[in-house]
Amino acid sequence: MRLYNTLTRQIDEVVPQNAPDITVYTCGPTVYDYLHVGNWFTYIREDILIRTLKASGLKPKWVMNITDVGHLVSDADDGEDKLEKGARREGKTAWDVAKFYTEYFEKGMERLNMLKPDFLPRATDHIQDQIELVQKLEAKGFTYKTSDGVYYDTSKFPKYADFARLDLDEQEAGKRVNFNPEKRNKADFALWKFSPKDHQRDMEWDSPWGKGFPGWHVECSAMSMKYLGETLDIHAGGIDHVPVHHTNEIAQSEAATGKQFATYWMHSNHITIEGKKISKSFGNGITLEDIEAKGYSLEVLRLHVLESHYRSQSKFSWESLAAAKNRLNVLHAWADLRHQTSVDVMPDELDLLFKELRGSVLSALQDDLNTPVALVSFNKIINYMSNIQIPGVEGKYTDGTLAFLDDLLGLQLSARPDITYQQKEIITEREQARTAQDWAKSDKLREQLEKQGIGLRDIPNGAIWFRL
RNA sequence: GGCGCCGUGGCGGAGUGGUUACGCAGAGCUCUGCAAAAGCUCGUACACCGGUUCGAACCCGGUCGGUGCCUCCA
Repeated sequence: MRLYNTLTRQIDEVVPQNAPDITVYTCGPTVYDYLHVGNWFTYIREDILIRTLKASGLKPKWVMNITDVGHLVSDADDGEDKLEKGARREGKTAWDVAKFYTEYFEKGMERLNMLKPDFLPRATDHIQDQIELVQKLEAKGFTYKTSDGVYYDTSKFPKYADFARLDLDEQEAGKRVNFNPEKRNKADFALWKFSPKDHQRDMEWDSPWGKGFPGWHVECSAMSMKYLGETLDIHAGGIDHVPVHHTNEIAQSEAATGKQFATYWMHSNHITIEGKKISKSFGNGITLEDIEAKGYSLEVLRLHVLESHYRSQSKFSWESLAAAKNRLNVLHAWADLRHQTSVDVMPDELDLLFKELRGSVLSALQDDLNTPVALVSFNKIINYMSNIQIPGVEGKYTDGTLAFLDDLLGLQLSARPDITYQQKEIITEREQARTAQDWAKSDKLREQLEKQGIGLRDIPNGAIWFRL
């Protein structure tokens, strides 16, 4: 398995510390609002990562966090985080907001047929772990206190800019506003924030430094190390996390432990919609519900995600979703062939092609998760099977392959049901009518099936059905 | 202002020094009683200008265009 590693800026062979075990931490959602397609692109790609690791004989231990506190709305240090703000917007408490969108997220994962992480820890369930991490940093002299919180002093961590290759001096010269004057360095970030004096937060906890809540970055370090140890094998997330969030995670984790935080860093690029990034101000935060409302299944979305490489800035549009829908239909029709019972089979040749398909899909994925190339592998066998005007493959030749592909791509090709006995009877009856050249009856039966969503394609020795 | 990325046929999208993936859409043809989401064929793409090379979409330089980050962001 090879993976592009943001740390080394090259494609590296993945070598876990304790193979076949491999630890994976992926940054999860901040649960303050509905997730948009862009979020799901990243999560689906991470799902493919886990699936590929498994198919490669590894045993991933996967943690995805739920950020339900401490993600500040801005760096203006006004003491408000997204959860608290979401609560005000919806007239609920931050706890209610977190609960609602956490459930929304988990349901979405299921609906997209994503694998379940081994742990899905909430930041609010790990306040003590975060406090302890901050204490460790404090003891080592990496922190300082201001009027609104405890901060990490990035100047104490010389490698701070290395990961993202930041030019801190140049960045400082930028047109940045709202620089907290109490911060010693521009890049310093809050580890613990004090509750505001003028109003009570929904979420706050006591700490050695005073009542407040943890800074956003500290949760990922605390929870990943708690569940997976001080050095992770793979840490993944959105590409936007490189310069700030992951940079800070490395700074605080490595300062605390003195060990390398993660061996491999995988980052999913962002998508654009009509050439623009997804942003509240553009109003293009399309949700799963929007997609379904336009008549596309979430399986179509998954296929569409697979159609581009995770490191390229992919484009999302309704047009490409429509194309993905057609492509999925072709895959479905092919998968449905395993239920067809007719004629001449060519098992040896087919077995070989299925084997080839399994091999090329897996190796494409193992080559830095090249999903578009993996999908290309299907064409040869689909074309071949259409071409020889097949055949009763009847499960036995494809079952193993379809399940294998499903494990890798999550497309559920093996789960597609057969048509009913009655529908099969109609097909048989129509065949008899055709043999008798009773076209009127034959066409009537075909229409009957069409009304049930079943189309027919005649071949020399019978008919192949497909779902319309 | 600083740091990046990207420009591939109607749309999407791999690839990356020499054999011009692939999907969707479109056109023509074939098979068919009629059909078909079946088969075959077709459009001969890689922003532009230079350079390196026997050979460049692929390497180098420049130009133009787009876009991302530096503020929260998957």
